[in-house]
Amino acid sequence: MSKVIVHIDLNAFFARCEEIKDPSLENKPVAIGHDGRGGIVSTCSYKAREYGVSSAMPMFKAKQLCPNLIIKPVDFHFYQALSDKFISFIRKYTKLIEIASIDECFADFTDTIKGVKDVPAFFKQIQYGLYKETKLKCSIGVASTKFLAKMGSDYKKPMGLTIIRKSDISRILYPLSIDKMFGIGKKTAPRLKELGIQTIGDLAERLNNDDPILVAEFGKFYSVIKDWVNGKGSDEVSIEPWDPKSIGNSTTLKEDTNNRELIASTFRMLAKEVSERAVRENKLGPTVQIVVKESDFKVHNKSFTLENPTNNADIIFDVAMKLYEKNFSNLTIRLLGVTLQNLIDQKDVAIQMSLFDYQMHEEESATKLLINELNRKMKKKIFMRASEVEKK
DNA sequence: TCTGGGGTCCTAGGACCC
DNA sequence: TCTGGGGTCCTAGGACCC
Repeated sequence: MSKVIVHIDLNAFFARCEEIKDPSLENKPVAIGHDGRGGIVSTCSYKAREYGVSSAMPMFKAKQLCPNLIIKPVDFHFYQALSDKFISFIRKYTKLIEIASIDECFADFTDTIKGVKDVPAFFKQIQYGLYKETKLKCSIGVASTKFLAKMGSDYKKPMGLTIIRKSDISRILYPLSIDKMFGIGKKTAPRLKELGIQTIGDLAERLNNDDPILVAEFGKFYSVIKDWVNGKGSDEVSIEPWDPKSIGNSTTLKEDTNNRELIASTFRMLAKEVSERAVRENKLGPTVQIVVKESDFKVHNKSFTLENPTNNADIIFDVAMKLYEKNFSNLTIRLLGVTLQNLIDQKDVAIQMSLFDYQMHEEESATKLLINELNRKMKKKIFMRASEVEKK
């Protein structure tokens, strides 16, 4: 028995939120995003799209295309509150909900739908119910797998409803351009086109013939994607709450720089933000990663793994700064970022041990602790090398 | 006037262990 | 003095998604 998996996507969500906040914006071209250096369109209203404005477009370009564009900064807290209302509304129908992002979810309606005569009407009713209650517009995809449901919700917007049965796959899915496919992005789509694959149907045919070029191209993803286009694939809706594996913060600087003071103060700010969020989430991480983007947009990462996981702002800052000074101090930089990785729950850390450690070093500064740790690691490495040489 | 910021997952090479 | 292979961890980079 196949399941009834639903994907619900809130249409032009950020823009819709702003229209709900200020109804005078309705039917006007609205874009959400930062209007300044490096600013891009995060989301825009359907009216703005008529001018050619689209997501991820530089704001200056959006303004060129649509001179009367209304630009609003991102109001994340307001959007989150509306997103919560959206999830609460769906929860009236099923508890099996997987929150995929702020504006979309998967839901398992297998039991909910039992005995329902007119399935399309049932989902239309949910769609209009959500609109009545929250003023949010959504598109709904209904299918037997998450992939097909996702493709369904994307098929018709806004306020679309697309039901994809197994027998509909070749009619609905296969004619779509390959770049409409979930999982195929800006890099892979052009490569596939070079291989003569224009549509999802073309891809399905080549996958089903086990084309060795595609086996090499997709690696581990091959069997997953082959299942997807054949109506198989995951139908498991995970109700687990979001559990972050990394917490990061990055910023594009006012102007490109190699000024050490400015870079240090930026790292301090980023480290503080990361630390505060990790503390709020009760998370500790052993690995600190920095990201730098050069003025020519070349991106570099460096990371260092501590012996003890941390969420201390000073330690994060010190590692970040050392990584920067060791690797990138001669670069002209556009963007800086700090990420704490491999997060674990505070409660899972050996509490006794960390308490002991803390008392032992209470009077020492975080910096000292860090330097000690770096030294220990360094000595260990040197010792290991020496013993290797000895062996030989 | 150029091209964000938040994430996840995968790959591939090197170090190291057994 | 010839030269294994399985496994884990760390690191850097890259693709993708919203």
